[in-house]
Amino acid sequence: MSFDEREARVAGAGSPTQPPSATSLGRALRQRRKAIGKTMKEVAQEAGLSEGFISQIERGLSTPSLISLYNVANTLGISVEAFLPQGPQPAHSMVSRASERRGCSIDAEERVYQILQRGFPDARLNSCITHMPPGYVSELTRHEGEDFLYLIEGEMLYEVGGRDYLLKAGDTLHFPSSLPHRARNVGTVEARELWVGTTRIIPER
Amino acid sequence: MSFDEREARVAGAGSPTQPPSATSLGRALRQRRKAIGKTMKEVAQEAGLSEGFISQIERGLSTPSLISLYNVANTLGISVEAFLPQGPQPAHSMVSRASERRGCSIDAEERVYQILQRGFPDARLNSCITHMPPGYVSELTRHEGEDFLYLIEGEMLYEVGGRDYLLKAGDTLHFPSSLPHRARNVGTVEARELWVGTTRIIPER
DNA sequence: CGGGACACTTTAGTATTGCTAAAGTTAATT
DNA sequence: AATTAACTTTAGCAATACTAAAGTGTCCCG
Repeated sequence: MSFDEREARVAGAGSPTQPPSATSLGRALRQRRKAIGKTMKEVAQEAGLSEGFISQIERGLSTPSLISLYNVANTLGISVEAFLPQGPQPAHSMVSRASERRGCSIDAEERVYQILQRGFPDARLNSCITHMPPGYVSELTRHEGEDFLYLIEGEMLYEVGGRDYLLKAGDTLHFPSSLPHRARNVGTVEARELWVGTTRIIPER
Repeated sequence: MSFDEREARVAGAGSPTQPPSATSLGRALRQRRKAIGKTMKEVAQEAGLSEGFISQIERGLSTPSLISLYNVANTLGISVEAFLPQGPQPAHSMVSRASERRGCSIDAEERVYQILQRGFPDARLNSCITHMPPGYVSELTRHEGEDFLYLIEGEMLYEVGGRDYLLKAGDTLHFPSSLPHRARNVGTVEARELWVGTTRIIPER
């Protein structure tokens, strides 16, 4: 029984979200690898696998074992979770659905903002999810209000008021926007940051 | 080469976080299964595997394939990611490190708050990460200010101003705290929510 | 006490597949 | 034309994911 056949069987059994397929997994891996500009050989060596096998995986001809996937994911600076798809959902105001957000391309060269519409008129809080490619450096800014950051994924160096804060996924940072601040993606991964702030000024675009 | 032997090899090759081991994976799965009170037979049937195999997995004698793990994880209402351990990190003020937060036990019966200390005096933003077990229902409250929620993990039903909003991981919700609101973990997983708000009142405890 | 019923473990065995080594493509440089 | 680099393909084997079925221990019921 192939990976994909088995998938069909399982889907019929009523699994909550759509299971990963060999092809979708491979595509995601390749996309990711391209995004960070690595070669198969590099990935293969770092993950302790053969080049040919990486090729097979990416083309959906083979599926890596759990550890191998884990190692490959690490090499790509991404979590295994990233390859296991989420199902779609219905919409409603006030809510911003992860699955419905647009403006995000995984191998974007520049940062991508996903502004979360304010939940209601006269709101004082603003929020935005920003995707930043490895190497990305923002301008140094200062303004009124407060900034709260939650790093969803990646590794970022924030320079705030002359000090450096290295954040990893799940870390948060909170500071007065009046301090000059700048963000820098020092990881090898695209970073995703959730920003919540009191500043009305929503950046360009 | 066994799963664990391979692990040793890989760790030596400089992988960023410690890779999962067959035994730790099994332990996690069993813990989870016990936590939601399912039997091996049930899990096996729902995941389309044999009872004996589940036993083997949980005892670290065998490792499931990716799809199988995925299916088992779904059956247990948890994400695959939950079984892949994270590494520790250094600290600094203004920052709240995911790895250093305390007050969190994975099979807690009640919700657990991780209040993120305000980054600086006179801050207007407050934040908190809340862990809520499946079935958890909060009290209905209303107060001054604004609430912003980002659902890190799980599936929650928020009742705000008489309407229901079903959120999944990655979704956000933004509303005026003056509307009566209540949270309900309708998933089978422990849910983790990031809250950012202007309300000073940080809940009990 | 015998005998289910239940939750889990163990064993033995097979079909699958994860993975490698090596040769083959294709295309860009020089 | 020769070299290099990035990737694909093939052939093949050892490892293992998985099953069916029998085995253990424990609780419960008459």
